[in-house]
Amino acid sequence: MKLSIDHSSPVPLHIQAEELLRKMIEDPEFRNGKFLPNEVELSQQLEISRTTLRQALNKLVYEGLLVRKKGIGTKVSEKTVSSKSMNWKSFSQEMAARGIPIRNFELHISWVKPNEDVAHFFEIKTDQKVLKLERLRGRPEGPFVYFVSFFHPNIGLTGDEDFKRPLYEILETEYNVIATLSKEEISARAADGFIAGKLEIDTGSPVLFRKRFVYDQADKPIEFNLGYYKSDSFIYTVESRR
Amino acid sequence: MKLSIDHSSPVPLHIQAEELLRKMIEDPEFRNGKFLPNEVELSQQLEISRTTLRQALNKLVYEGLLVRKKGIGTKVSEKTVSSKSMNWKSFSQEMAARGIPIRNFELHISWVKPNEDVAHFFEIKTDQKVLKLERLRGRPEGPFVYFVSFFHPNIGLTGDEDFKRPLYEILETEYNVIATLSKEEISARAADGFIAGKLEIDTGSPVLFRKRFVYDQADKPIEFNLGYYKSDSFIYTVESRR
DNA sequence: CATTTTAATATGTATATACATAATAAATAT
DNA sequence: ATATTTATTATGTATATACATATTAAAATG
Repeated sequence: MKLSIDHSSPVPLHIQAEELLRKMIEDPEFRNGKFLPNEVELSQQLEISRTTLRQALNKLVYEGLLVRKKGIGTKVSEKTVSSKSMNWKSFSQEMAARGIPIRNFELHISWVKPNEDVAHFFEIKTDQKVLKLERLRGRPEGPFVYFVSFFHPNIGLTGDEDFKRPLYEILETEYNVIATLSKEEISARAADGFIAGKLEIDTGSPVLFRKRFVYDQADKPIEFNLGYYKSDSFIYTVESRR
Repeated sequence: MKLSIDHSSPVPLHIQAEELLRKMIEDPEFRNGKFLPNEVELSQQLEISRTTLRQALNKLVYEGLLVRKKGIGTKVSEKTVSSKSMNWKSFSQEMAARGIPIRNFELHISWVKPNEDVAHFFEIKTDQKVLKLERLRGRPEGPFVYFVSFFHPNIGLTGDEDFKRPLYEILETEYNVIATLSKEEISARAADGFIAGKLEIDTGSPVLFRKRFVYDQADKPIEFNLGYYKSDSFIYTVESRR
């Protein structure tokens, strides 16, 4: 793992520092409230100025990954599986950033005829098949979320992509599709037999249900996503200011 | 309106600058894609260094209120921060906007000793009583939400206010308290006996649970709110753009 | 006239420096 | 032994400075 900063690189030092800090945060050594080295020391280790280091730290503090305390130090924030209202990070990235190890329990790829909802959102006919991606993900102890995604046929996805890579990265680099707008609807539901089975809970147990519509720069629909979150394993957070 | 920075104030300059910028952004003159003065000019106007001004700008850029473009300038973001305007309507206003007629089934006002959570949020001791407001609201056919609110004792609320008026209006006009920041946590829960009774559903049925922390301009806590929404009667929507 | 070069403008990156303030630990006085 | 003071440590605030880079407009060139 690269643990130093390349001064000859065109990548800005504070960006390199930020990425490096993210890796540190993921490291079990620093997880769960562990303190980072102090700013002066750390800046010397990385061979950058304290100001530049603080630029990187600030970003992670804004995101809630780090907590600073005057006179004390800077520590990795306590992990609560929560989602800051859509930071446009992938699921894995967000979980990794919080030091939560993610396991993919199931991955199922298929081409299916869309139902009315999906066809309507994509503005296509119900006989034009779309790529369906089902995923069961969670902690090593057990799954806590079941995702179902549908992708617009025009994107060009074949189903042979490496879905272990972040989805938005695949879309951006391979297909030049940039997810720009997201509309979400969140509600509570009782788990039906299928979902209960997947999440290993009792039928009828409450789950957080998230429906998500994703659009590209031109507001063209690209993804329709359904997520079923096991109760208490996932908290959705929204912060707003007027 | 204060439009200058007080160097003798104990409030940090970059915080003062941030608040000032927020006011500028609200101003119709700057809204919707208008450019701010450039950094050097603005820092001279405010009589602070460019570095300090950038500290304030960074925060607003991170929040998505401002957009910077190298070589061009900094403008007010054009996106209609929908979650913003949406969330700051009162419950009745929001329902009215959706064309849903609202009936108030129960209203209960009391002064109670706060529990640990509430006392901690308000930064008071558990023996200082706070105003508690319980409300059961919904459609004429039946209730679909049960709210519990606690208010900080320093606001000055007596409990004799007319709670049929929008709450934020009462706070603003009568007590000069302006709710500015709201943090929400949304999760799914199983209804306990009490909630199930209120919402007229079976114990164990899923409900959407919303915890809400409300702060004033100075980030002082003013309200702690819990909401239990009957499943499928309420959908929480979030729209975000990058 | 069209193209290229140059200048002007505004944000981006990076450092060095100085002092303020909160929290804790160590030393001192009562 | 117990307060009180003092020193230490780490983040917080603020400035001055220098140069890099993206964008646009103006000037020079063919």
